[in-house]
Amino acid sequence: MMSTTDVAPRRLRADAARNRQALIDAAQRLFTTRGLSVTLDDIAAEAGVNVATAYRNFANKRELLQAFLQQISDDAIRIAEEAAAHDDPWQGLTDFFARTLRLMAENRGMHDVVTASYTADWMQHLEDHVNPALQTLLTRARKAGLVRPGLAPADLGVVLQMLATVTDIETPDTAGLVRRYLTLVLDGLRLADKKLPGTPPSSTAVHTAVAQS
Amino acid sequence: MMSTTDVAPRRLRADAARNRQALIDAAQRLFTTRGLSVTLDDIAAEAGVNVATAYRNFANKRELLQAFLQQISDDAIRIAEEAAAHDDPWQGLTDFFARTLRLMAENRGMHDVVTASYTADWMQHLEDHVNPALQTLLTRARKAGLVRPGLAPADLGVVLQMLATVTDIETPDTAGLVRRYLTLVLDGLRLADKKLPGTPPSSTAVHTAVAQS
Amino acid sequence: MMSTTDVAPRRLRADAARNRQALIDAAQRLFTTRGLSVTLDDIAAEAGVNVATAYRNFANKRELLQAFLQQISDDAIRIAEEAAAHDDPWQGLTDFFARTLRLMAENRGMHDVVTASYTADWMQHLEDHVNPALQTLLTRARKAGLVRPGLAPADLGVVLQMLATVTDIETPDTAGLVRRYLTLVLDGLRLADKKLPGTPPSSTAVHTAVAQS
Amino acid sequence: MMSTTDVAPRRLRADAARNRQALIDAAQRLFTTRGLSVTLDDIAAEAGVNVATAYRNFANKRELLQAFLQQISDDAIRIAEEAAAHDDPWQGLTDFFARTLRLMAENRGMHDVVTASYTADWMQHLEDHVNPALQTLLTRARKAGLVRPGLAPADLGVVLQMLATVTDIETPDTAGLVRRYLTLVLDGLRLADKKLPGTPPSSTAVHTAVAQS
DNA sequence: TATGAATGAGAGTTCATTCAT
DNA sequence: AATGAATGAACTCTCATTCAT
Repeated sequence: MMSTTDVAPRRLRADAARNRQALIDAAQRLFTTRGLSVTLDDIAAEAGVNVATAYRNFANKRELLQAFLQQISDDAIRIAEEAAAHDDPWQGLTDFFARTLRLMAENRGMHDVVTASYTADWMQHLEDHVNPALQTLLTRARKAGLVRPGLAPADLGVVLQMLATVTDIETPDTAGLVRRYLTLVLDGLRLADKKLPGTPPSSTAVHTAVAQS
Repeated sequence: MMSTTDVAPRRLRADAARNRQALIDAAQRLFTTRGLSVTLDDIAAEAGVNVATAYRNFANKRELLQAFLQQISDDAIRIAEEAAAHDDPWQGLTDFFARTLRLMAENRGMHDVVTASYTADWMQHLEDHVNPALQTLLTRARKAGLVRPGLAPADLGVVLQMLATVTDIETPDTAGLVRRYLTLVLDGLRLADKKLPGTPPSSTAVHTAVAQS
Repeated sequence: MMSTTDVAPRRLRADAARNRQALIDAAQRLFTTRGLSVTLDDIAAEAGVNVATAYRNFANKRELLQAFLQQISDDAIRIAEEAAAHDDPWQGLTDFFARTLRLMAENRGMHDVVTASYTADWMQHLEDHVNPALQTLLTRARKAGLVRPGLAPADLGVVLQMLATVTDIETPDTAGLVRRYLTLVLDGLRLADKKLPGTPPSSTAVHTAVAQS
Repeated sequence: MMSTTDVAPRRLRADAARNRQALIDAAQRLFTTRGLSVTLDDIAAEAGVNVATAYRNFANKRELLQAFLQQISDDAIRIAEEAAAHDDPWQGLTDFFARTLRLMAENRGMHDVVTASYTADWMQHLEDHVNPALQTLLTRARKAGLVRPGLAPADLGVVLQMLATVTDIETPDTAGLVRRYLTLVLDGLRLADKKLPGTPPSSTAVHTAVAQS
């Protein structure tokens, strides 16, 4: 499975891959703790390499951000698929919320990263992969009479976004706070005989409010 | 008792006030559509004046932002107080949410503006004025058996923040979308006999992730 | 002695003259305490008028500085002439130094004001008026065998400049310090039989080191 | 034990060092001919590099100024120490003055640079290193009956400062002019039996009159 | 005439990105 | 491939000077 072009530079590639990952990790740490305005110099320093090395791996700051978002996608998609496969659909639903929110809480401040204008594509990608799993989940829960009628995957996305704001609130017990409002919303979701007014959005993509750089 | 010399300077002030207001309006437009990173040059241009004129009116970018936030405060406080004075407390509550959310929707993308570290004071000021009204409202609603036990003003703040994210979603019918999720949450709030787990946060101040400048 | 054109606006002119003088006084205070970089806004404020009023009286900052220097000239010239008229030439000489240095000490920091490039003209003007008096003084002192041979007015200017630096030294007793070094230099000057090497400069104009604005 | 990998970076450093030195030299030229208000843009241009390169080497304008002052310190300290070690103390004294004044003359206009408020530290450093040498010198000269009683190192500093003003005077023969007034002052200093009135200053730090930026 | 307001032209500083080694 | 160094284009803020009232 290894072509000849892979053989010679293998060592170097390993180094390069290590650098690449170090940069993504550093970006994760800094983007999410200090926002989009961190300098590439700082990210490179945090990763222990030179800025120019960052540019060898990523065409620009934006690409680095996207590589970092890619990782989040992978995790989020896995969570949705495991939730859809859960025996108990209600348990699947609560698991989905709980695990996704934990993922978001670990990336404190990600909210404004996600809000960056050029993450629209990423959001689309994420929805494309997560929504099928959520649709499965909702269909099963609805059949079991566990949720309100008319709910779509996009509704879950909205709810998730709403709850994500809770992880940004300064408190000694983020988990407890998330549980409080997750309960509130889940209680609203499980009124099996009351349809919600209106329709879900076609996508949860948000207006772009944070500037590029 | 009003001489012409009193009138004359008022004309000048009118011009200056017009510029000042133009700057605040421009700031509102740009801060909320393009985020905190807009340059003062851009804001001044949008207002049709020179940057230095902006600096004549506001010591720095931050002061301009705060002047803009001040206007929002005034509106928000009035809404809370009128809601508290409503005959029907449940109607007062729904009015409060609906009107505040409309205010937020008009200031699209304000979420990340509010998240800026130096708006902490502003948040405090806002809570100090709004919370008493909300406390009145909640007490009355609770006495009428209309809401879950144990709710505090801060809970309403959190709920509001959660719903505010909905106004950021790209959709042809923001109002309809807001109604959809407001219904969901209100349905969760009115389960008069189910206490929510945990406690409300001491303040809805959020972690600062967006950069200063 | 008052023409008709003087009659009508007399009151206004009095006001204007007052403003003009207030500006010069303010300039004196601020130029000499805070250096050339004070803003015209600050000078106007110190004078209790608006900047635009300053511009009605002086074409630009530079002209204001020159008006202020003019006042100094007047004082300095008077001191030199009185010294030249003194009965005892040595006493005249020491008086000249002592009084001029006091004038300089009162204008603390004037050194860099004087150093401004565009004060060359002013220096020339000053020398033109002071040097004749100093020449008289030196001739008389030399005849009385009180000073070294070959001294010129320009030498006294240099000595004055040298001693002026002493007034810039931070000390609780500026006067005492000035006396110390004035003694040192006067002792050097009165060695009646030792000629100094070289010749005096043609003018004590200094190289321009401080920038315009 | 020096591999080629050791050599390579030294070449780079050589370039950087060249730029750094070019910046210091440019700063020397411009600070001393045009004063503290020269822009970093101008200094960078004079050095043939971009402003940002200046900022790579010096955190800000002030640091560049200080780097330039550092060089002067080094020279001045060496001069004082060599003077103190001179066999003939009087010769040592005159050498000290002559050489230091030449150093100052090479840095034409440095006077107002030294006057900047933030060079206080530098002055302190300089005095700390130079004064011991001067004390030695004075003690030896006094024992040999060559100078007035009661002289302290600070007196020599003051005298130096006084004479430094001479180097600012526009003349075809700066050296001759310096010699003229140095003679005058030295003649004053060597009156072995006349004590000077007053006491030397505790430090020759000057009042700050020149603006910061 | 005197004023409040406005402005253009910088100055200091930062940063994403590129170059040379 | 990785680095140290360099740069151009901004950005915030200031100030001498002019305009409109």
